[in-house]
Amino acid sequence: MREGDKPKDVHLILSGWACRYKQLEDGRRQVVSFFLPGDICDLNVFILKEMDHSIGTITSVTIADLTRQFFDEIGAGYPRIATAFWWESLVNAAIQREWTMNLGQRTASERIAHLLCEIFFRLRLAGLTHGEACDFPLTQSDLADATGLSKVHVNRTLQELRSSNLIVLKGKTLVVPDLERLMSAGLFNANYLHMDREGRQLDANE
Amino acid sequence: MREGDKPKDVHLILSGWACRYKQLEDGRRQVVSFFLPGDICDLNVFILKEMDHSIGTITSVTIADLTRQFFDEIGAGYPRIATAFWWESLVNAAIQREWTMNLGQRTASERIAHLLCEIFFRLRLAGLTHGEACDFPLTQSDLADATGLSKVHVNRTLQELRSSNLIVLKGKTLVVPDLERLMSAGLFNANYLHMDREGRQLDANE
DNA sequence: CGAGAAGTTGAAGCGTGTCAAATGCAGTGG
DNA sequence: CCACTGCATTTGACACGCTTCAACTTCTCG
Repeated sequence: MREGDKPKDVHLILSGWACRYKQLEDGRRQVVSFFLPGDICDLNVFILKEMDHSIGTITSVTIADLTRQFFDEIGAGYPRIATAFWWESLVNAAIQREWTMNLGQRTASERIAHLLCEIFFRLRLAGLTHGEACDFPLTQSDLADATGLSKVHVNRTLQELRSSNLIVLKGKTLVVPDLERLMSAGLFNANYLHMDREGRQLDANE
Repeated sequence: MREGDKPKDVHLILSGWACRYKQLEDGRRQVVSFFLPGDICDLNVFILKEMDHSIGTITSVTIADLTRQFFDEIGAGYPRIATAFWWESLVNAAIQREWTMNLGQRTASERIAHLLCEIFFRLRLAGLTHGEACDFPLTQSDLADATGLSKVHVNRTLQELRSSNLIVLKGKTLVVPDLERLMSAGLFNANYLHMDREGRQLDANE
């Protein structure tokens, strides 16, 4: 999906990773968010006229298409689910603010540590971690585009994190031996993910 | 209003400027958005449990408090206004994405030029510009906190923009003699502000 | 087994940050 | 009306984090 498109449906990611990104004419590219399994791609589709960013995949992805009609039905008949959609869009905005903070104020190693924490927390919330480990399909280039660093520097920073035993990262798997330490290395505070919401897991029949 | 608060009302800014910001323990501070007259402060208040950021004023500000009850009535009786609130929160998210891009990919002068363009466009949309001029109460420190630059460097960058005749900025007034040129200096594309919305100005009785 | 993608390494340069001091400017009280 | 005060802006010199470029190595997968 590309900037300027006028898509018809909203996409729900069933499996795989994707990302939102924006590009300047000269090719500079910024990943502005990651979509993990269970995330919804673009709730804004029905209100904003056209996409102000592009969406791309990190891995292969399976999606469900949600139509406008589906949303109208939800809005009419299932207020708690409608609220959950509101919630998801507000949390996305909060994450985006935190990324702004990340790029504006944190050093390279803090930035990367922070991003890894965020991803780990989100995956854990979705039940997709296995103890201290999780899948991690991002390349160093992807990390570079997301953190606003060059890929060479991402490489060096990752080595730093590895040699401090903050992470074990190889072969598309991330292990976080001591989440507390990684969090403090990234000045990470999970507030902004708003995981405390009552009724976070909503059933349609609640 | 501070991070961690649980505010009761939503605030509408009638006059004056304010900002959202986040802070790290060691004092580093990032402004993540500006509120201009007509902007709504925190639509998320009713859904998210607590603030993940703080709100501060730039100038003195007059606000209107909007209660939860007010929003419930809007939601029930005025669907076009309800949609307008949706729209405003989605545009805010789009702006936040653009800021991510700004901090991640643009150079110092591009960043500042871009931010000035954004503010100028938003003020113009609100009818608050006078030809090529507008009020501009931000200090160089504010600009530094918003762009992730040091204030010394902001100062030097502003001088650069001034000496290229891209801006005239003094005494809390900004003049943009050639908006097109400033836009291209900031690689600014107004897409993300979604100003094209049909029915952008909504009347309650429509 | 080969080819392209991803990761790693080194050296050099530059954009920004930091520190510290000077200047300008607006509001306040005598 | 002027001296005083405190904040905002400006300037210079120097340091450093990160980028760039270019080559090399290691993985991955057909």
